[in-house]
Amino acid sequence: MPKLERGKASLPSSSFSPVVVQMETDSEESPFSSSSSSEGEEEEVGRVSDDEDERNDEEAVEGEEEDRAKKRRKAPITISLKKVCKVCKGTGHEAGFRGATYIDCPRKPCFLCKRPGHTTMSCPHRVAMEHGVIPAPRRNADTSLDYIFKRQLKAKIPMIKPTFVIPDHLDCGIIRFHSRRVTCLEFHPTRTHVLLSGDKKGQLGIWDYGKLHEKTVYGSIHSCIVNNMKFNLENDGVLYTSSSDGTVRCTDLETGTSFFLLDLNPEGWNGPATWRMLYGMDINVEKGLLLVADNFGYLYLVDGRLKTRIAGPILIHKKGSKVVGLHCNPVQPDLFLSCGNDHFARIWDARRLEAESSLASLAHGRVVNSAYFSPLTGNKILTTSQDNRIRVWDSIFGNLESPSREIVHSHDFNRHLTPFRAEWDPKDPSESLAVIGRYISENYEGVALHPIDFIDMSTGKLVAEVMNTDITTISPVTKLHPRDDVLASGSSRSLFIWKPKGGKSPEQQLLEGKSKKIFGRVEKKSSGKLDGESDDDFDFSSKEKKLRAKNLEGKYLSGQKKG
DNA sequence: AAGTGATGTAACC
DNA sequence: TGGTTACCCTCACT
Repeated sequence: MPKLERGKASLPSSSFSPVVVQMETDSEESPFSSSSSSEGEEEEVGRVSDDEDERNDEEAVEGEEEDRAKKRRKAPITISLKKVCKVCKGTGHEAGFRGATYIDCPRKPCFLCKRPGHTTMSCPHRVAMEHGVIPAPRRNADTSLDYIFKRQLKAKIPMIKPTFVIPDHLDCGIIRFHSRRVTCLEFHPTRTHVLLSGDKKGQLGIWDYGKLHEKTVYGSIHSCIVNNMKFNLENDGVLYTSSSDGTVRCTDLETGTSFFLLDLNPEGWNGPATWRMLYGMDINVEKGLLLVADNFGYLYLVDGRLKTRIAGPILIHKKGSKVVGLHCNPVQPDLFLSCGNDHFARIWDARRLEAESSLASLAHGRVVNSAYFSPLTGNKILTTSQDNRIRVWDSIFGNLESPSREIVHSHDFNRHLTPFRAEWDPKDPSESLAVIGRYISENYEGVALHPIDFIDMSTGKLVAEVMNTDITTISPVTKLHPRDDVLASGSSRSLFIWKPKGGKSPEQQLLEGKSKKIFGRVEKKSSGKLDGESDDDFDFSSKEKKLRAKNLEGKYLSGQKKG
């Protein structure tokens, strides 16, 4: 991808005085500074040390925060030796990890539910085995259309909800398979053990996890982020991919050769104002039509057989805003969902497409990462938004003004991670189970882990949190197998396959993708003495090393018998 | 083993 | 309105 032009960071020269280093003597120490700390003094650069300021800190309310921020900009820069909260710059507390537990800044709204007055630790929506659910203010009023729809489908929907089978056991994986972070995953529609993966660099991975060692990376499919993958319906040896390089490519999986179906940047790089990126993509099954949408709010239709663009650009979201997702209804493919950075998800009819012609607009608190129709009936909608809420609309024929349920769930980090997307379990006949990775970590026996959550969207309950002490990174990309009880997850540059406990897989094996290192840091053996062993929460590194050493024993060479 | 940088969005002015 | 800047749990590199 061409490098984005970045303005040089220029300091307003007149408003900054020379740096002053101010040492603080013991006698001058503020009574509000952290006195409980057993560790020595730490330096903090850039903090204005001003006695008046310090004293106010303890009672500071959020309004004053802004004033102080303004003051700070104009006041001389000094270096203070006091401990300072990295979030609010106040003293008397510190946000950050204490061992494997993250302590929030108490002056900021809750990091999970975004409401003020408490922190993540005491949030009523804190992820436990039961999720917080915000009920809809009113039930969806049934329309007559809804009634008919329900009657037609009711016979197909089992009355008794099945017990969910959760693939919660790490089966195998490839460490550092990709050279950049994984951005999307897709199971091959007919070759059961084949997993396709796209990455930030534009590469395409193919892995047969049944044969474990059979894996390929095609390096030159796209020039940057692969955002979406879809199989050609007539020939599943062919894959369509959409990318931030502004192209849709059609790739032969056997040979790795590919060609453009659509190129929105034929002129090349002329700056970010004109460079088009393709995020959302789906296929209209009935018509063999490819739907893609760009970062300026426009939709394009491409005929997969004729290999030509047949429509677009059509403005479907706020002009200039990114469309991040598209999904065709599984029952009525002419209906499709779009979602984007303008905080909306929209329902459209492909037969009557023009700007402003959406059938419904679903409002969200922030950017909508994804919007999906339910996999069997296509009657429900599941969305993931950056406001840390997963929403469900129980019927597209009902009242769409507000969701049927909102579930508070931590997934709002987006600067350096692939956006999280809650996805339906395609095998769940009751259309209620969904998977999504979790951003916020949980202290799991002294190690900070980021589980993959299975949520029953009909009740809002957390059905399972899937994790493994070998995987300490976040798993923003998850995919459930269309037929098997298998979960694939993409975490950083690695891929993992999960199966239910007691599944057929005899061993857990983690292959190396490229580097000879396996979990790099683990190679460094914890050297001898572990100090502070009894101090559970405060000795992250040694505890982690111990755990990992235990976990890694013999695993990579010989495989590990499952317990 | 602290520092660094690649990055997207929203809140500023 | 556009351009600049701040940003809370990253991750993998030095």
